[in-house]
Amino acid sequence: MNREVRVRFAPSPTGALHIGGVRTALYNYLFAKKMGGKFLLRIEDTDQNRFVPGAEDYIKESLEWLGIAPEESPWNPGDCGPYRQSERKSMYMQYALDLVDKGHAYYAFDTSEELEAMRERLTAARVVQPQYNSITRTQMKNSLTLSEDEVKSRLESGDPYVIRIKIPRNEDVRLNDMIRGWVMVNSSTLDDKVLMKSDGMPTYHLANIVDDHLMKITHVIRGEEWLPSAPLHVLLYRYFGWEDTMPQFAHLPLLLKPDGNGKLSKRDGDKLGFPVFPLDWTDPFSGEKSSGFREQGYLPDAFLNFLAFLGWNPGDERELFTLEELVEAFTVERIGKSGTKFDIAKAKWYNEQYLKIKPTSELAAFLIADAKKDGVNVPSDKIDSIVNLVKDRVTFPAELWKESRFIVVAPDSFDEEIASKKWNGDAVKVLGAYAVALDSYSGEFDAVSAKSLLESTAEAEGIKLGKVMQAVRLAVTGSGAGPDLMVVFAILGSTEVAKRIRFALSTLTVVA
RNA sequence: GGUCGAUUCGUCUAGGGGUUAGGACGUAUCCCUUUCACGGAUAAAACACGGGUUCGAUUCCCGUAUCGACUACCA
Repeated sequence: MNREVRVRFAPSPTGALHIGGVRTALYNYLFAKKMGGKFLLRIEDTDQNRFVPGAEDYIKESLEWLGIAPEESPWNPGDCGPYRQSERKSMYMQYALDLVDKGHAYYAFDTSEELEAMRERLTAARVVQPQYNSITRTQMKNSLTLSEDEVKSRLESGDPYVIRIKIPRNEDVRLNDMIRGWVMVNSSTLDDKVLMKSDGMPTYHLANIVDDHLMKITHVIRGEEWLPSAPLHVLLYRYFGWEDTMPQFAHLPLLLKPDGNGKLSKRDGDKLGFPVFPLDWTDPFSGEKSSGFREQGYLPDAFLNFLAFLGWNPGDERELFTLEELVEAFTVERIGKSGTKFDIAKAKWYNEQYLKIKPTSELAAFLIADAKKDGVNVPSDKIDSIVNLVKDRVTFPAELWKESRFIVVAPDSFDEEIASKKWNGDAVKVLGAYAVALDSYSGEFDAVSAKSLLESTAEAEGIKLGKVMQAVRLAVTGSGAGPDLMVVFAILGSTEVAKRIRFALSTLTVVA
């Protein structure tokens, strides 16, 4: 049977999309493209209590920012809509009822108090795993224990009920995970999970299976947290009679905290000072703000590249991949099995790499925008040379302006520590002479000529240039470190350099 | 506790019965640079442990340990 590959990303709109979710989306996208199939998105909003306004838009915007937008989604529906489970509500009950008819599911009328009491009773009786299962269901209020008449009358009188799956007592359930191989679980460890909630909504498990089937999903690529319930899902496919089109499963390793142990959480990002979300997010209820990779200055292709390598590698030593190259190289087989600790240093490194290869014009846009925010206009004839001068020095685009501001805006103060150490008589002498030499200089003023003029000036004063070089830098830039000074001079032009030197000369005083 | 899963440098990982166990990030040192960064080079740094199987195990098997996920009318 040759079906078109269809994979889905199925997030819940319960807040900002976590970076682990983004990676899951990415792997789904890569797999779909690689296989010439389709990548779709389904919103799993069956829990009305956890719905967060704005979360869906956030998901959409995140994927679009990264260039991995789904081909079918709530906002761009295909033939398998709707793409929000809340809008598919009316579809689920018939499937649950089908299972009841087949004897694979049953009505349960237990109240939450009764369930709680049952668990307490079992715990008291030292039952290791208190759960609603083949043994305990015989003592609860459900259509297996109640008379047919009572069930009927309860149903008719509108008694709240759920529909639970009837897990067999002792049956081995096996599934062949694409990443982990055969996983076998005995049904005795599973419980009679709720399929339909009393509010008429399906639980994840039911909705997931029904929708994946209806949406013709061929491969389920999701986080490892779903592995324990995968056998339940296999059982559902079997009971529905859909085993022949059951998707293949691939359970992705989890993203872990960089320090210590555990799943990466929002808290970790705050604590360690890096984002765990793709975009900035403000919780609509608490007003709490979380920062995103995009706003921190991560480039989408760098972030994508970084993310792809969190748990996957191409098997050779290449590390820089465009989205297209990732698609080309991607295989599920090369996804790792073990949890991956999140390392922000690597993300920064990727960003630097991408910044280096970005066209000057794109980088210039960042520089111009940031300068503008600063109330400064960068002369257009100097932009390219400024960008080229500083782009190898920065991790984030915002640093472009920080690193080069001094070129456009003459310093009005000077690094005191450097001044106290380097501003001496020799420096003053050389600088004074250089300013004069600059006044009468008439050739092309580039880095080479700026340097040779400076060298000859120092020589004429009988002073070794190396001794005063940092003072020269200080005079013109206000600081003791920065990009190649002679290139800076060339960008500035001889007049401006002379002007700045004179300002420094009149401002700084020589300390013994 | 139970079920399932995982375990190679600090981190991401390659590898796989016989290797000087490879790369990258990070770290350190050196070179380049009359600064800082970039770049280049070098270095330190790993097969969780114990049993098997085998001529030989980091690699295969079994245990143990550790870590993780799950154990809701959440997904």
